[in-house]
Amino acid sequence: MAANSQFSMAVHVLAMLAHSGDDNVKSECIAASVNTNAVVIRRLLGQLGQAKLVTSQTGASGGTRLARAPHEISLCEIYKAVSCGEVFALHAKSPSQDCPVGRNIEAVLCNLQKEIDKAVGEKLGQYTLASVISQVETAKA
Amino acid sequence: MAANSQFSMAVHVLAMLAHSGDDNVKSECIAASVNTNAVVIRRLLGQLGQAKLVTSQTGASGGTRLARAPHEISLCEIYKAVSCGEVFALHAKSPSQDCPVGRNIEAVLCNLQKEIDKAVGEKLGQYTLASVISQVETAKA
DNA sequence: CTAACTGTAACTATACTTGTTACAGATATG
DNA sequence: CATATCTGTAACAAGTATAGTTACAGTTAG
Repeated sequence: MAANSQFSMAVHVLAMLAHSGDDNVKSECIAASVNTNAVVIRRLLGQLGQAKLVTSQTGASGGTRLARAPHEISLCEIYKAVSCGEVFALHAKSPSQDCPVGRNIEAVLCNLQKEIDKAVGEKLGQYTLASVISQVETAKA
Repeated sequence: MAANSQFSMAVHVLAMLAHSGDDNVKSECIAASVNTNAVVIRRLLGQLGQAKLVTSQTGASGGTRLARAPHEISLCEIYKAVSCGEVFALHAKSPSQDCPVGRNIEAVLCNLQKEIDKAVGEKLGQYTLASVISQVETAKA
């Protein structure tokens, strides 16, 4: 299990929170739906909390709720919050600087990487948590 | 070193091959520029060969060359050839089917994944190996 | 005060990428 | 034809990221 599924989990979690309105939801409850451990969920909620997407309460009858309305949360924000990293990685080791191609390829790839990330961000920005929920609802029918 | 840098390496390798025109290039030579082991390069060339982007010759004075002109090779093809996988992964374990959200979220995320991959493919499709080379050349100046 | 939560550290398991060695098979060249 | 020079590929080690799990400190409602 090495593939990064944090974004998928995050969307799932936030959709559940949206479903529960203003009620605090416990990490155990979310974990049951996502089918994983509560600590994994709390780790994820920590990242979403830092991104100001959710707020949590400690203590008895504590839990987590959305910090904003679903239509004010874009999928792009979620993606950035869990920092899934880049679509592709640059060279692990620097290429040979003695080679005319190796010397310059990194800069070109770096620019390309930025463009791709931007394209992904823009595509994700077309959707909000609210639109995800409405898709979940219509699928149910 | 777990991040997938195969796409970066592939573009680098193909740019080198383009630089060498119709001459066979040895894996050792490419490996020196990419700063890695020749076997790693041969593995990569194997994938690029299956995608019909390069042709290789075994035996003495063998090596690899481009199968097509650089302007006929889009970055999207390269991306697909090295199968970098998806931008984000779906759930590792299936969500709980007892939860109204969990039951339907997978399909929604799957569609989203396809859309993102399509957006990435389209963006990459705007570039060819030739355009990468021209960027490398101008950076050199 | 106590029970019920979150937050977080620490450790393990798993899996993926890369690096490396080794060797079989193909082929140009003398 | 013999040989040196390549590719193709298997097999294994090493490094690293994600995820699962246990444990426990800190917070808060009742």
